[in-house]
Amino acid sequence: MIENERQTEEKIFEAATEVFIEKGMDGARMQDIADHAGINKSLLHYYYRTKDRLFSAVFEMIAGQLFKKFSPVFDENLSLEEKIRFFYREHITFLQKNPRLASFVLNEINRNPERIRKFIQGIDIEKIWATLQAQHKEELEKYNITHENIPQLMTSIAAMSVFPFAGRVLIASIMEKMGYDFDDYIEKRKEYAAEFVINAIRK
Amino acid sequence: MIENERQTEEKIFEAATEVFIEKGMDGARMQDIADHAGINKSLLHYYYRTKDRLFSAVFEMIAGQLFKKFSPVFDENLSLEEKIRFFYREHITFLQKNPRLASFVLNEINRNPERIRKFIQGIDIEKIWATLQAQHKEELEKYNITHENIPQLMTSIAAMSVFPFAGRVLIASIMEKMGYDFDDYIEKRKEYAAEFVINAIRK
DNA sequence: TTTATTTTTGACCATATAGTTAAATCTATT
DNA sequence: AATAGATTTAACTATATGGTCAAAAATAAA
Repeated sequence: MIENERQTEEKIFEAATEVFIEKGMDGARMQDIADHAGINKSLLHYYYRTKDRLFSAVFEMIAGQLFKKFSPVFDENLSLEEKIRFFYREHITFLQKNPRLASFVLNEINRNPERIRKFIQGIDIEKIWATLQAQHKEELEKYNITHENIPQLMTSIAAMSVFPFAGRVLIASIMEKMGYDFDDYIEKRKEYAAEFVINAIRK
Repeated sequence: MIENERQTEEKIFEAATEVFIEKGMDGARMQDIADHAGINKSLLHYYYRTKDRLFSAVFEMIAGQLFKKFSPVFDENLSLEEKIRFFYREHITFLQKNPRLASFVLNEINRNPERIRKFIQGIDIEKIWATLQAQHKEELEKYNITHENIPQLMTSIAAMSVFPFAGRVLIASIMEKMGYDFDDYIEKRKEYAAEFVINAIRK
């Protein structure tokens, strides 16, 4: 029975994840989630009480997953350039496997800013920056990465891998029309993005 | 009367634009739009028949506006580097004035891919590329911009200005916590992005 | 086997929402 | 002023949707 309960709850969670990512919180329907899970709609409420709680559970899992993908960058023992290459290889491969995640997260962050503010409050960002500084003191100087321009650099790095997925439908449409293959473009991007950024900060 | 009609229709359109950008198609309510316009809900249907048509009108206006902002880049008589600087100055200033546009458009493209596919079909992209090639033959060679890597470069350029707005709430949250000012970051980005890209492609 | 507990279901409710309709009001034309 | 046509409104409809509830079914405990 406890076996069964876990199964049902998991089935619901997986179905909800799928539907929420596809349609977003506003566009998703509880009935649709129930159908995907192959169960009665009442069961959703039995296990998760409300749509909002179900959504929160899904969103938190995804946000955590994304965050986990970022973190190894900060503790791997690599040079800055190697870290950048490592990051794009890992990150783009992950998004490749979950191509809808980026726009889903960006959109839901926008729909409910409070949630993400709280999430951010729970992270010790200063510590991350301190770690980076300690690990890469000379390199930061070499590349002229300062406390002042670090947001510019960080957002540029993220932009290079997130944007192709956030704008995926648009980009893929344009590419299709011009005879490019989106998957091929993404595959090549793992390296291109790294070299692009490294070149940009090298002087 | 025709004066009045235009006024009402415009009031509706403006209210709809505001609400749709804020809430998205799924999240927007006809009643909410009517309230914003200060009119009866029936009038929305009188002028635009359905929510879908009203949304389409708004979306097409916005897409057109965005596209118009991009196009001057292609006919200004400037060097490639100057064009990049020009583009970011114009584009980021525009997004600065309409900070929600980016995520709105990205999200709606994702919700209804068909619409954007049709829109793309109507654009002669090959011609744009041909124009670029003709105008910047030597520069393209100098920077090693080829037919093969042009999607990588174009998406990188777009990413640098669009991503900060697409991820605005997240980025602003992080920055707030670290003592940075988002508006200041955006202001500086106009130059930073340009130099970043120019550096990246210079070898 | 009987009883208690948990899980699952179908029927139901309240409400929100896009859209309709017919009447009222306003405007222009004669 | 009278008529015709356009605009605006209030009341209404149909339906979708999140959520509830009590009973049935399944499972565990006695």
